[in-house]
Amino acid sequence: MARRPRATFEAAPDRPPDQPPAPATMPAPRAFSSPRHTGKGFAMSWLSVKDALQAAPGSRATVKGWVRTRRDSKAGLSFINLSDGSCFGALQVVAPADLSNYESEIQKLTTSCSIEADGEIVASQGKGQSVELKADAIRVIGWVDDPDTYPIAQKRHTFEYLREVAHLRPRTNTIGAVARVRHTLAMAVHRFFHERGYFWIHTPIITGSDCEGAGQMFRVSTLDLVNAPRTNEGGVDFAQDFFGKETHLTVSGQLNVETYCMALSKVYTFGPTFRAENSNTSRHLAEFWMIEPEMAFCDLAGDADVAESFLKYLFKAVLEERPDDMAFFNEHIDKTVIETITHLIDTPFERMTYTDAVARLEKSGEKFEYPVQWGLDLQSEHERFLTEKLVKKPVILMNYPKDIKAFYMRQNDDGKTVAAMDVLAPKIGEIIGGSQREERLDVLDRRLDEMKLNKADYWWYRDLRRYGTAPHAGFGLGFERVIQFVTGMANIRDVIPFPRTPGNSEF
RNA sequence: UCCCCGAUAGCUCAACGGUAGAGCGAGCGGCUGUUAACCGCUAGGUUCUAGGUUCGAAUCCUAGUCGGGGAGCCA
Repeated sequence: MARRPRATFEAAPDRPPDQPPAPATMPAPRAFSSPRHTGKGFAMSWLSVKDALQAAPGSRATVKGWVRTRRDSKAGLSFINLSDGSCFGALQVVAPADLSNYESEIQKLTTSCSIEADGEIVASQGKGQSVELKADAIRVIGWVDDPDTYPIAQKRHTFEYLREVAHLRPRTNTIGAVARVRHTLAMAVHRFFHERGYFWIHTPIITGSDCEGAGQMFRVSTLDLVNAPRTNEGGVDFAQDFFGKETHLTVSGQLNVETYCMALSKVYTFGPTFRAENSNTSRHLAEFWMIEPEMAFCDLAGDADVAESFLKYLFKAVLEERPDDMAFFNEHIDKTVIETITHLIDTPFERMTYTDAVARLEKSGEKFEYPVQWGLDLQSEHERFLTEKLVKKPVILMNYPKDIKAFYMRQNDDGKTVAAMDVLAPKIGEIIGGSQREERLDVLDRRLDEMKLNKADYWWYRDLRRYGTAPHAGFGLGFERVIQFVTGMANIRDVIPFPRTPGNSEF
């Protein structure tokens, strides 16, 4: 996998590569000076914990952050573990008893007080850290006004409990690590596609087509729920609604992104997606982020190749860029995550037709609760057995019976199957679902008729097949499921900052 | 939405029809270049909600709410 070329912006590491160069008159941000306004935004002039931990002993520094723990020593000093979220680790700030506010403030610091500290980076005398900050001034920015009721105590909490204090949970080791990994993966998603000439298309969040397939939708309306306008037939008159018709939150950007695919060739969506299903599982959210690439002049085999290299790129990025957080997940969440994803990076994914998968499941002799039979969709237990026991790695299943798949999937020559694929991963099951799309208008129309869908509703989608149609393919990837897989986090509600699930929209 | 399990101190749990407890956290004190610190003391409860059974309910019954595991739906 080609790494991002770095030479172009090494000269200015503080500045993202896509921003214009700073004017020569503007001084480059320097650490160790006091905050100032530059007219170009607030300059971050203190040192992040991340940088402080790598700083050379002897340098002066100011750090800011939140107290993780405080330990007093009668030898005349206190140890403050300070975290600012810039990395997994915390900086040990050593506060000598001769600080003017030592007794009045330092000894009263509790978990999650915010402070700033000036001092010198020194080699640590103790074990557990190589450098620490020997403070000569510590200012308390924000107290914890009642430590007894502060919800995140200095102890282990269950994730279920932490969800009830979602506004404070990012201060914990685990949720902080998840947030950094989530960011790294998001950046890697854009980088992967950008490097390969894909364009990010902002497909709409609000959709007027109720024909997106895939499940229950949330209604978007400004109508008065109590006194909704009525049609002559007694139904709600959506002609008087904001958009003049029924609208919902999108369940997929695919249909819309296909239009840009038929112009820009390689495109993708990455944004929030909404499903109003009453799903109560560790793998479902009502609001989640989905990535949907779409490639013109591409068939199912090409689609599968992109899916595989995409996943491997993401795994590699997270191992390279977040070794601190990944070490934590591997130690405390799932002792196999690093081994698992390292292995996957080098292992070709298994490719198997649906028909072969059914045959192998039948031959396995395994007793399943639900029957395995050609024509029926595979159950979770079947998928898990396939990927966890039978082949022990991700499996790309292809060419499913047409009756269990969506109308837009391309019909194969056998007349029985469509060019669909699912990427199944150990532990979390289906991580990607995709297909080659039906580009032949007559075949598409026949499918719409068979499935009793109204052709008129799909007029613009059908137009793509009338005006310069081309074979194309794509897939959808649940972003949170990738984060789950990479971190080993068992519940999808703990890998998104504010989970939306049935009955839960607090925060 | 369906099946199973659960809800007791700030948190994690015990008490299984007869006076509601522990560990951790918190407060105070002691000790210590400490680091999941250690030792002592203290505070902290309308046992999820609403009904019911019983002389007596945290405990048994019914309904609801919320959480977990599994299933369906899917990403």
